[in-house]
Amino acid sequence: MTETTSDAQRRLLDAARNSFAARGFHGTTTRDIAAAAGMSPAAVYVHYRTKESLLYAISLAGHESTLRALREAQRSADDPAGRLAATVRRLVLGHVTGHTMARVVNYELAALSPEHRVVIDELRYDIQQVIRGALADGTDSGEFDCVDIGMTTNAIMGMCIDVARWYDERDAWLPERIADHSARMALRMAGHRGRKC
Amino acid sequence: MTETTSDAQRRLLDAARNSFAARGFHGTTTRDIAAAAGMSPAAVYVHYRTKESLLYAISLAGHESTLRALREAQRSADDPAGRLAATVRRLVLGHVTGHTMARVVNYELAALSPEHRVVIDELRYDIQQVIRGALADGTDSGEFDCVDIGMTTNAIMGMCIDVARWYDERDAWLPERIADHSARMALRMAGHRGRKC
DNA sequence: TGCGACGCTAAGCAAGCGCTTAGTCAGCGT
DNA sequence: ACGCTGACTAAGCGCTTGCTTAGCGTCGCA
Repeated sequence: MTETTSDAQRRLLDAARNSFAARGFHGTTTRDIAAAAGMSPAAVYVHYRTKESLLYAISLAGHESTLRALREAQRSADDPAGRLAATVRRLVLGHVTGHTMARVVNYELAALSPEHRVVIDELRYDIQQVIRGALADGTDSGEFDCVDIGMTTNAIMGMCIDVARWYDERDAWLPERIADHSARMALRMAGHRGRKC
Repeated sequence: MTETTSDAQRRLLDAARNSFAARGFHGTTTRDIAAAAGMSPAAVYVHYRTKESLLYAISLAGHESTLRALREAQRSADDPAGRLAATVRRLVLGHVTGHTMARVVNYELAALSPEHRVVIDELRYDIQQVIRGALADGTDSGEFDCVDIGMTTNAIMGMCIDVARWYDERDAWLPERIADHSARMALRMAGHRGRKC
């Protein structure tokens, strides 16, 4: 069912992800990727048909892993505030610890083929729905004083996604602290009437 | 003092900005830029030494205009809450109405030469200081209940900058509404004790 | 009328690009 | 001993890249 990923494939995916994150899809050559994976340029094509299919494999894995993590976080609490906080925490933690992945996932969408783009866009929609759902539930129950659910969803997701852009490994800030702070910010944005923010 | 920008130069800057925003610096060819500006490929080099110098000209103008706008917004109110709101409003409004410029400004930094990057990084530091300043003042005066000034600065700026990524001209949302909503979110994030958020 | 400056183009150069081809070689079932 | 398979490489193909060169026409000014 799920296709296995060989050692060589994993090395190529890692190399491509790092290169794409640092220089962008168009700024990366297949020779760069091959060299970083310790292969000759031609070896790339034994495992992946094109450079774009490497990008797609990375983008797909990144989006699926994010969606899985957010749905798991969503189930970890039963009140909307707890769910929003847990979801934002997980999203930010993932974007910090996997910031190279997150950069490819969020900033290289335009380099995908139209057919691949469709698949990824559906996953992105599902991811957004997790945040929106928590926000809508809390607003319905009166737990949140939300100004506008659609716009607040974008504002919260923007704050989370942008972490991948500004985060620098050399920073003193621990990923957990950034994630916790982001969760508190999200609760404030949602207008949570409680003590924990 | 300030170098004048001829008609041809302006056409090149517009064409390059749109191309860089849509396909990225490395995904754009000098022939793309020339064609969009209605010139032959060689004409680009009459006005700009290299493709990178075009990027630098765009990036410099964008950052200087943002810094100018934020400092102006900062002077438009004298209480920290009013200043924070006005500054965020201006920043988001600029990122929405000029989202192609904003994409180049925020996502093509890695394509700048090291010397140009230094100049731009200083401007980015100054821009961040405007937000941080409003946040720090409001916290000192007790008007804000800010969890962590540094992290909240990043969270607010992240929300603002990311607008340029997700905003789509075909959206029904008016730029002013997005800007107003963002300003309210920023006040909430800052822990403003007042009615206007 | 002459002339240099300027904005521009047609043609093209060297380098680099994504990807292919032809072939090598170790491992393995028979 | 045999041929087959699959991972890999050296070489290179056709094309595109950023940028240059040589030259053309138009303008302001002497």
